[in-house]
Amino acid sequence: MGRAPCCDKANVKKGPWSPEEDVKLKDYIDKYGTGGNWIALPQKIGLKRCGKSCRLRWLNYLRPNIKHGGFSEEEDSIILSLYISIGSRWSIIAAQLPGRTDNDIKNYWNTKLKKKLLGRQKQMNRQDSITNSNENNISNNNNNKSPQNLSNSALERLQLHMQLQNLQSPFSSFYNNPILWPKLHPLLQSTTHDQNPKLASQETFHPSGVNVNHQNNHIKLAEINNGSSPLYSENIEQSLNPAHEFQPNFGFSQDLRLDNHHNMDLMNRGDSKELFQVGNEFELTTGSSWWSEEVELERKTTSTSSWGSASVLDQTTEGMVMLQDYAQMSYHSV
DNA sequence: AACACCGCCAACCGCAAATGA
DNA sequence: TTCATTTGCGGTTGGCGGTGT
Repeated sequence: MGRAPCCDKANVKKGPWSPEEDVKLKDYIDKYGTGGNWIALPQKIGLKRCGKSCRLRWLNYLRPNIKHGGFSEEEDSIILSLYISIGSRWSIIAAQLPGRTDNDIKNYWNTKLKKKLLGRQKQMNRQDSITNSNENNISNNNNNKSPQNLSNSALERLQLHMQLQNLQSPFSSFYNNPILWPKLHPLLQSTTHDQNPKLASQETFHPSGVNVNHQNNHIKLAEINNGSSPLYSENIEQSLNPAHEFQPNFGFSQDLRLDNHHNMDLMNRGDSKELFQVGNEFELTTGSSWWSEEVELERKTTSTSSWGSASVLDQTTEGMVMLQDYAQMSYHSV
């Protein structure tokens, strides 16, 4: 039978919004708010639009303080780290980037950021294959993975997850070294420390920009939320599991554990080298601050042929530790 | 100049979750 | 508890503009 349409499609206008429609919608919401019912809204205003369409237009375009385009390197870093951690949960990622919408970030990832990574990886793979053939071809099967495979959304994220998880080593410098963490939005960097020194000792900075209160296991996001939308705080708060003893994670450990177990059979082999390349390519491509240049220098001087899990500790660079810590942060759940 | 191709992005669609009666 | 309705989300599409041939 199919589901009932959300609106009368015959009498509803589709396609791009005209400036007049924008003005009508914006004026009305500015004056009266949404009234808690998007479906009824267009009728009230006299717009021949579906309620969903109005909502989307408002959230993605008309809402105050929306930023379009011009993603900074810091934002790139946050998007990448969160994508690795939680995958394509754009609304959650958007909650970490004030002024950005999930749609915007999704578009940006699909059209630009992913290509940055994959483009560099392509180059690196080509270089590697030349090197390998020159070295008499002990072929590294991992390099046979094509960027196309990586770009396959689900697989791509799985690969990143599993590759990260397979880097085995204890927590170390990344977590203890704030310099290595992604730079945050200035608002995100302000904490409750100033206001409550007692709490300060119980809180831990999240590299994702979220502060975790050990006592309450509760994220403090008041500073993030500029009041124009509840968008910025709700999702993160929901995502934390208060029952967990604090472990470094992005606040999404439960889901990730599910994801991880679910896909363990499929992706039980990781390739730290490839991931390391991806990470460094990101730095190379974007100049991102948290894939440090030292990492790249060291990578160049380190043999890439022995990145087995057993040797990771011996060959650990700051970057490897960083990546590994990201993996731990992503998966640790008690 | 004309056409084809490609990238970008706003908007749509369908589904699942949340909400409320 | 159940069911209908609304909201929120992520994947996908389609139009437009830029670029290449």
